[in-house]
Formats: sequence, C-alpha cells, structure tokens
Amino acid sequence: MTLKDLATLLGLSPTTVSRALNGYPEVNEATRKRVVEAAKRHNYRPNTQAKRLATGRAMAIGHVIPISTQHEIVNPVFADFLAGAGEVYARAGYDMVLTIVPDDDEERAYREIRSKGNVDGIIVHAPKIHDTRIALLTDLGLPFVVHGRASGVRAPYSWVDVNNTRAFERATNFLLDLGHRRIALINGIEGMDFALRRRRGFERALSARGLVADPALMVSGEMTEAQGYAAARMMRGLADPPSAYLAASLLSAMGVRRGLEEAGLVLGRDVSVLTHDDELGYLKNGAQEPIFTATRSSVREAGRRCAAMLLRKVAAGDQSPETDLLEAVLVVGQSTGPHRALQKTG
Amino acid sequence: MTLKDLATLLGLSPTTVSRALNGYPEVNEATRKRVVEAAKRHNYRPNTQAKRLATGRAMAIGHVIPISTQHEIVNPVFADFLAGAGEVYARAGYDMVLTIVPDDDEERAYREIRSKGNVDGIIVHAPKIHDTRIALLTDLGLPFVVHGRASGVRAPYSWVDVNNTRAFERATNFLLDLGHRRIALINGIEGMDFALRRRRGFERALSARGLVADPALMVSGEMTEAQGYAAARMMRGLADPPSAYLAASLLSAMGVRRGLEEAGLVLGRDVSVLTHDDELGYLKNGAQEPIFTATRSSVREAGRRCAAMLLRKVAAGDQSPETDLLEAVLVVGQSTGPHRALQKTG
DNA sequence: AACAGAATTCAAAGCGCTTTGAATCCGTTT
DNA sequence: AAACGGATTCAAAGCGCTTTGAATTCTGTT
Repeated sequence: MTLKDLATLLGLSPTTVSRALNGYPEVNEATRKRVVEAAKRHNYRPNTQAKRLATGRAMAIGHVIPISTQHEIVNPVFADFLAGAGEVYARAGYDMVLTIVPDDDEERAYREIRSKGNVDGIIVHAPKIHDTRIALLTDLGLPFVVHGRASGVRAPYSWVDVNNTRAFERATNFLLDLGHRRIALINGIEGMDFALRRRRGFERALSARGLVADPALMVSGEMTEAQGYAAARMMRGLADPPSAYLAASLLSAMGVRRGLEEAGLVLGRDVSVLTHDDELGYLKNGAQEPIFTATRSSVREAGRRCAAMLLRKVAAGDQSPETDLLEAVLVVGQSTGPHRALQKTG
Repeated sequence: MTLKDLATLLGLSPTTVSRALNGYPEVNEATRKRVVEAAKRHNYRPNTQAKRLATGRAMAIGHVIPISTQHEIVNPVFADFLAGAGEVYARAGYDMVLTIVPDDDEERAYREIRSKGNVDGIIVHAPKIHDTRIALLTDLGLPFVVHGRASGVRAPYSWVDVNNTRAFERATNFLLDLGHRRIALINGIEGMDFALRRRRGFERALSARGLVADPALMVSGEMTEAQGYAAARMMRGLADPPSAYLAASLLSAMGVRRGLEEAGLVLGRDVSVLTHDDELGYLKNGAQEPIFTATRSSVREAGRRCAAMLLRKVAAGDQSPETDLLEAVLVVGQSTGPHRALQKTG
C-alpha cells in the first residue's frame, strides 16, 4: 500500500493525500478526515526510505559507542542511557542508530556517518579531557550533543552533564564533617573528563580544610567490582589506612565493601563508604532505603535530556550551543558514619 | 558530491559509475579503476537513503529492546550483545537500529517496524516461554533470529541459544560430585525461557541421583546483587541450610557471596557458590584465574552469531530455519569445594 | 450575475540511486 | 570490406515520497 495506491483509492491526487496526512493547512478538513480514516483502515504507513530521500532528513539519531580496544569493555551505563534517549526518540518518531566503533578509529567513523547521511545528529559518549571529536563534528557541521564535557576544549558546544565536581566536593565534605581525614578515592579512568572533575571536587573539598590528597589513597581505572576490591584490600593494609572511601560507581563500591568486610570491618561503623550512583536499572542501591550513602544522578534521565536537546537542535538547524548541568543529590544510606574517634564522644 | 556529479566529472554516465563502484562485471577494468580512484579522491559516499529506496533494502537490522514496565529495568546483557552484533553489522555495511519498547506494547511495535520498512530483519531478545512475537514475525514475513528460545512455541524458527539446561545440569553435577546435597538455585525471572531451562537442568541432575529440589531453596527474580544477598541471607538461616548455591548471574552471585561472608562463611571452604557467567565486559569473573566457579558463555559471541545468522537469512531471502546451540564451559574457580563432611577425609 | 480572492486540489518535477533495454564500439570472421 | 557478436557505455524509467507552481472550485461582493 503506497501513497499512490491510497490516492487512487480515494480518487485524490498523491499531493493532497500527502498533505492531509502530514497536517498541512491547505487541505479541507472533511477531506483530511476521509484520508486519515482510509489510511488507518488500510494500515498505510509511509515508506521511511522514500520519505527520507524526499525530505533530506534521516529521521534518525546516531550513537557512536566506542569500544575500548585495550579493555574490550562496553561502558555499562550505555544501556540505561539509551533507554532514556530511546523514549524521547520514539515519541518524536525518530530512529536510534547505533554504531560500535573501536576507540582508535572514531574519527573515520564520524566522517563516514556524516557522508552516508543516515542520521540527522549525533550523541557523543564518554568524552575524554581533550576530546577531538568535538572539533571534528563542529567542523563537519553535524548537529551533536555531548553527554559529559571535555575540559580541554575551549570552543563552545552543546552538552548535558552531571555536576561531577560539585557532587564529589559535597560527598567529600560529608565525610569530612563526619570526622574523616584519611579518605580514599576510587576513581574512573584518568583521561576521562568525568574522572578529572570528580578528583577536582575531591581535592577542592580537602584543600578547603587545609588537607591535601594522599596519592597513596587514590586509584583510577575501570570501575569494576574487582577494582574496588583490590583497592580496599591494598589500602586497608596501609600503616595509616583510610577511614573512608569515595567510589565512582556502585560496582566499585561493592568491591570496596567486600574488601573491607573481608577484614571484619563493618560499614558505617568501622569505616565509611560513599559512592556515586548512576541509578542503573539492574544495579539498584537498595530498594527503599539506600544501602550506600551516595551521590545520585540518573543516567537514564541524562539520556532523555540529551535526546531532547539534540532534537531541538536538529529542528532549529543547530543554532547556538545549549547546556544542561544536572545536580546529583546526596542520599544518606547505611554505609557511612562518624569517624571512630568521634563515636565514643557521641 | 552525488553520483551524477561524479559521473559528469569523469565524462561518464551515472549508470557506468554506479556499476563500477558496485562491482558489476560489465564495466571495463580501466574505467573501473578510474572511477574508484575519483570516488576516493573526491570522498564520494553514496547517499544511504537513495540507495535504500532504489534497492528496496534498508541495509539495517532492528533490535527491539523491551523495557519491563514493572521493573523499569534494561537487561544488563544488552550492551555486550549489541557490541558483538555491531561488529558483524559494521563489517557488512549494515546499520543497527534500536527501538525501546515497553514490554506491554511489543506487538504494535513490531507491526509498525514492519510497515515502516526501515529494517531488513529483526533480532528478538529475551524470549518468554510462550512468546507471541515469534508467530507474529513469522506471520509478518520479516526475517528474524531469536536470541534464546521459547519452549512453548512448536513451529520452527531460527535461534541462537546457550545450552542452558545442559550448563546447569553440569553445574549441579559438579556440586553433587563434591558431596553437596542441599543446593540452592538463585534463578532469573520465571516466565523467561532461559530460567525455565536452567531450572530443568538443575532438577534433572538432582533427580538423576534420586534427589528432589527443595522449593525452599529456589528463588527466582531479577538477577541483581540485592536478590542474591537476600536469598543467601534467608537461606543461610534455615534449619537445614544449603551447602552450595547455584546462581544465574555474576551479579546475583556477588550478592550471595556477601550474604554468606557476612555470616563469617568462607567460600570454597564452608560453602560453595557456582554461577553462570555471561562474560560481560564490565563484570569480569576475575582476571586470570576465575573467582567464581562458573558456567561461562559469552553474550558478545552470541551477539555475533545472531547477527551473522540474520544477515545470512536476509541475503538468502529467509529460507529454512537455522539454529545454533552454544555450549557453556565449566571453569573452576575458588568459590567451590567439597562438602564440609568430606573435607576431614580428604 | 460577474468577479476578486481565498480555499482546495492537482500535475509534474525532483530527491540520488539502481537497473532495464537500447546503443555504440571494436576486434573477428568470411 | 561487410557482417557479426561480445564488450562497454548510455538514456531513461522507476523506487515512494514531498513540494512547487498552476489549475480549479468556492465564497462573498458589488
């Protein structure tokens, strides 16, 4: 069932039918109703490819998912991010196109996407501190929104990001207020912008109280359970071990917890653990009451925001850069408590 | 730069240029070379939409990602599965189109995909025991491959699946051989086909030794850390607690571990834990030596297989159903050991 | 009753590519 | 040297839709 078929069936021209279905004003309301009904009755759906060719719009948004060539790892937050973005696309009638690209080959991938013309815009994932994709995409003139930011890039661009610095500053302050002075930071991979910002927030809070971060208490790497476990195991054995741990992901925090409980330490009493929580669907931080005290910010919501912003840009023909800074909330769970020295007093 | 531009530039007709680039035989080799070089030099890329309209092939594969309306959860294995499938599509020049659909609205989604005609085939994820999508897609005549199977569907269809029954039968036998008799099963959601098969394998191994599964030792639900923890915590307190746990995912197993270690139990000595491991990139079961004894089967590889199979079907015009049964390997880690009663003898 | 102008509808061109059927070229054959 | 057939190349139609510019039909006026 093509547009032409439907038109013949109705005794109308394809022009009128097309206009009726696309809500153009220059068509009689009675006619429109007739057309819309016939379309529904005959289960007519305009052919996507034809529409795309005719309008020059792909009606699709591209997501380039980089795969680390060293770690062969897919960032576990993608699933939730895509779920959020997907909701928005679906509502707007857009497709979501995924491209999996080894992270040593991204530039070529973006160029190809541009010239193939199968998407109207792109979401940039996991920006590095000095991310080259931003300049590239600006150059290519392809609308894009970055999920995160790139501290090393001066030129303006559109992004949606969590206030990582502030979140970690607050988290650190929270621990400092509880009397902790030796605080460990189990961070993401150096080079990733979000990891840099989180460390900055951490250090800023410390230095505001005249403290300085101990390099021995900072690790960075893939945020896995194993990472957290290894870090906690190593640090708990130090001569002057941390009394609190700040982790960058729930998975890491779970590893930290294991490393500490293994040594007979009780979270919230003997030692504190605070983590960032992306609110992933399959990794809940407790049902009602949170298990870990955490800075919480939904990745899924970030996905929605990114998608909505990009669609706005696409509709408006790019326009001036837009930004959206989400604040994480600090939720208090059972994994933190006052420093031991303070507990007797309490 | 369009095909026409390129043709004019070369003093050739669009026909010849098109044929030269697409490898048709009726074009002079010298001409072809000239065309290919010019195309590269001018960075020519055929417009995807135009190509699609002309050929009638979408050059894209659809993945419908159901989102549980109750749990708002995105299956955490998707990311890795898509990574695997994406590799294959990229090599074949296919796009991957994701559609996020609430799981109460799937039928409409599939019908719409079909009539919009923007994909050449579909991968069906997370089949239920009586999955209606299989009949629907067969009906719609859209090529598809199921990742998993639906025990309740009699008609033949194409699928790629892990031999879940066998994996869990072997796992159970492994534990039985170690002297365990009270074995707990921490399973996925009832209703999912894979969960049914796993339970079957579990029960089959038990009954082969004249044992019968104790309902008190079986739980099923979302495979989260919290699930595992809750189950272990509850079961360890039973009058006759299990001496071994069989978990359906690494996340669950991590929860089980916590629930057991919390009670001072040492894995591999006091109690055994065996889990299924999907080899997710961000959830490694140890680096070299596995932490958990596990039945291991890569979801990413399953993604590759599904994609390759579907591309074959699309190329061949569907054809007869193809199936691919992957066997999980049983890797021995540190989380299992002989039943305590047997250890003194050892 | 005739006409301007708004309201509708239509014919046809075009989006950039593939593909069919015809045309041209060129080395052989007789 | 004319005819033949394979090798190349080309013109044009078509994929299913949108959109421009023109044609037709309705209104309300005068």
